[in-house]
Amino acid sequence: MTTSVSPLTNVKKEVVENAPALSDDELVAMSVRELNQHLRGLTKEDVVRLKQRRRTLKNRGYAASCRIKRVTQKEELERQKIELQHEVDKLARENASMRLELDALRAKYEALQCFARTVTRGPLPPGKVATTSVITIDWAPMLLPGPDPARPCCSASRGGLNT
Amino acid sequence: MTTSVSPLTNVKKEVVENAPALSDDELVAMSVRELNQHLRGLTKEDVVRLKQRRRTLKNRGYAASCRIKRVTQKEELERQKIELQHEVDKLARENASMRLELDALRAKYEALQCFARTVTRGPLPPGKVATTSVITIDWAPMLLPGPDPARPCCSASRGGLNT
DNA sequence: ATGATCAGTCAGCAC
DNA sequence: GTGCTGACTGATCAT
Repeated sequence: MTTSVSPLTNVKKEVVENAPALSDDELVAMSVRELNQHLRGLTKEDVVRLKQRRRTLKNRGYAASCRIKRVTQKEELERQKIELQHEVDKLARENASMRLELDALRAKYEALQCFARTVTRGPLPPGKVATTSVITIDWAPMLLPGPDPARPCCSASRGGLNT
Repeated sequence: MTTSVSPLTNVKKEVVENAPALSDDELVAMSVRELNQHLRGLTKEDVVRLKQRRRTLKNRGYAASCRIKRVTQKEELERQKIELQHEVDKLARENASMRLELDALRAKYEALQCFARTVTRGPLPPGKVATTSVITIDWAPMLLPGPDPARPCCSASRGGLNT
């Protein structure tokens, strides 16, 4: 008897020795070609059994992926929902401030228009009419607009006009 | 021997006759009290088996509810997402139109301001100053504002003033 | 063969 | 005991 082992014997020994030692991770990560090598010298029944085990392990992984995908998609939906909610808030704020700005400007505009009408006072004859008037104003406040809520109408008799 | 059957015997006969006839639907819909009635006279092993079958059937239903709940929640999330998206669109449209309105009004305001300045033209001496001027205007267009983009400045020499 | 998904099963948790 | 849910499995479908 010798302790040396022929390559062929060595290969066969590995097969029969490794086959039962195959862990789930090894079996599931194995390529078909690698699997076939481990299948050599096994009973037809064992081959079927091993292949089925591999399939089951694969399925286990597929199921896990499926669950992960499910929660990922749900989280993504919730993320998008929050993002949209923030967008709505932002737009609503912009909207509100613009509305204020618009109202303020409208008031200023109407005051100025009213003032101008007063300044150029006089009845308007039918059709386009040229009106002549003499006015006296201090324009300084108008060039530096300040806070001034809408008033019924300006008063040309006032000293200044804060529009 | 008699053919008559005592009530007690009769009950027992019903139990042993009905027990195997229990359908899944019946078993799962049964209350605990009803179940116990059907359990009388059965082997301890049969009792365990029947209870386990009931539990399994219940679990089947729970699993179904769980899946339905899952898809329902997902659909709800998607619904809310679409709703928010519509809200964003609506606010964005409002925002855009308000911006246009604001720009237009600003232009009108500046034109009117510019016009008024021209009308009351003349260098402003230090401090508040009263200026006297003679102007000629057609106010009709001003009372019926029309489309008129911003211009560098109004021209008092023009025939009309569309602010 | 591989990957995905559904329905059913069981384990384990919470009430 | 009841109900729910994660993980696993086999069946089934599509590629």
